[in-house]
Amino acid sequence: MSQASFSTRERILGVAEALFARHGFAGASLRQVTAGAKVNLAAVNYHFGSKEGLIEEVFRRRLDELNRERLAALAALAARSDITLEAVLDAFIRPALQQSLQAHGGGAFVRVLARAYAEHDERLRRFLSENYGHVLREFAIVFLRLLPNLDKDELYWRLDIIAGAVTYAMADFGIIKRRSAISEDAHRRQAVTHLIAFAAAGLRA
Amino acid sequence: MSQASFSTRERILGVAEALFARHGFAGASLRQVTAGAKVNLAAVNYHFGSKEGLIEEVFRRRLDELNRERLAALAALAARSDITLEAVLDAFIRPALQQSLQAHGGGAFVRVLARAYAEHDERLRRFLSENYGHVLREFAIVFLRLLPNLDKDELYWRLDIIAGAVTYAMADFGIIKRRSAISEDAHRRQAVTHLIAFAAAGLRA
DNA sequence: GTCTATATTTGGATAGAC
DNA sequence: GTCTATCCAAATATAGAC
Repeated sequence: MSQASFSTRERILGVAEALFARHGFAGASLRQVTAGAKVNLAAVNYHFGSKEGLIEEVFRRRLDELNRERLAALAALAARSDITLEAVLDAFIRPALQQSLQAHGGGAFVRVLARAYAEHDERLRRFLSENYGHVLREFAIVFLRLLPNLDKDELYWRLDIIAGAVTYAMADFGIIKRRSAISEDAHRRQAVTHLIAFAAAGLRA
Repeated sequence: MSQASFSTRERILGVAEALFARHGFAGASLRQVTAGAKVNLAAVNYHFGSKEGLIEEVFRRRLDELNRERLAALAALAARSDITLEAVLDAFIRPALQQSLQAHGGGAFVRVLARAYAEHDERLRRFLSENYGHVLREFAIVFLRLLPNLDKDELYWRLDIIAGAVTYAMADFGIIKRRSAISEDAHRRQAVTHLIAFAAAGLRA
C-alpha cells in the first residue's frame, strides 16, 4: 500500500510460501519461485543467500506474528477470573485462523507449517521448537491450572494430539471430500468451532 | 526367511520407504535409494518403471494390508451386540500401530502416510482416497449407529479431526520434546491409548 | 538492486552389453 | 535381472556487466 504493490523481496516470499505449500520445500524450485514472482533468478540468492535462507525467512515472517498474537490472547485471558477451557483453546487456535484468512495468500502458511512437521530435518525442527515450543509451554501452564486433576504427562499427550489435529484441520488435509460448495475459508472457520468443542471434551475426559 | 535375506525388489521398497519418510518424495533421490539398497541405479526403472511407480508401490504394499486388517477388526465387532465407541476406535487405530511396530522399519510407513497428506498432488490424493476413503466410510456407518444423535456432517468433521490426530501422533511429529528414555515404539503404544480415550470423548461431546 | 550468462552439481531415465 | 556408461533436463549458485 506504500508505493507500487510489493517489493521484490516481498513478492519472492509470497510466491515461495505458496509454492512450498503446494509442492514442499524440495519440490518447489527457485526457478518456479522467481518466475512466479516475476523477478530474476539471481534475486533469491541476493536477498536470502540460499534456498535454505529463503525457507527460514518464510517461517520467521509469519511465526513471529502468530506467536505474539497467541500470547497476547492468552495474556488477555489471564487477567480475568472466569477462564474457561474453551477460551484458552480459542486463544490458541483463533490466531492461526485469522492468519490463514489474511489476504495475499495467508492460507498457504498453515500448509507450510504442516509440511514442516513432516520434515524430520533437524535444522528446521530446532528452529521451530525454539519459536513454537515456548508458546506451547505457556499454554500448558494455564491448562494445568484449569485441569488440576490432570497429570502433567497426560496433559502433554493431549496437547500434542490437539496440536496435530489443529495443524491438519487448518491445512485442510482431510481425506473425506468436503462439499465443493464450501470455500477454503469457510472450511477453516467451521473447523475452529469443531476443533474447540472436540479438544475441550478430550481434555476434560 | 526363505533364502538369502531379501530380493532386490524388496530391498528397494524398504529403503525407499525409509528415505521417503525422512526426506519426502521429492527430497529422496533414486540414487540414494539404490545406494542404500545396494543395487544398481537402473534397477528402479526396471522394476517399477519410474520414480512415480516406485512411490505408488510403496503405498500399495502397506495400504492393502492395513485396510484389510481394519475392516477385519471392524467385521469382528459387527457380530457382537455390545459394541462400544472405544472398541470401534481401537479397530481403526490398532492395525496402524501393529504395522508401525513391524520389524524391518515398519515405523517408516506411518511417516510416509503423514507426508502423503501434505502432498496436495492430485494423482496421489486420488490414489489414496480410493484406498483409504472407502475404509473411513465403512467406519462412519458404524459410528453413526453408535451415535444416533450425531449429525452426519458433524461426524465427518470429527472423524477428519481424529484421522489427523492419529496420523500425526503415530508419525511422532509432536513438537513437545518427549523424554528421550522413551523409545519410538513405546511412544506409539502409549499414543494409541491416549488417542482412543481422547477421540471417544470428542465423539461423545 | 537487477540483469545476463554460465559454472557446477544432481537427478531421472535409457541404451546396450552381459 | 543386473551392470556400465551415458544422455538430457533441471536445479542451485555465482561472476560480472549495468
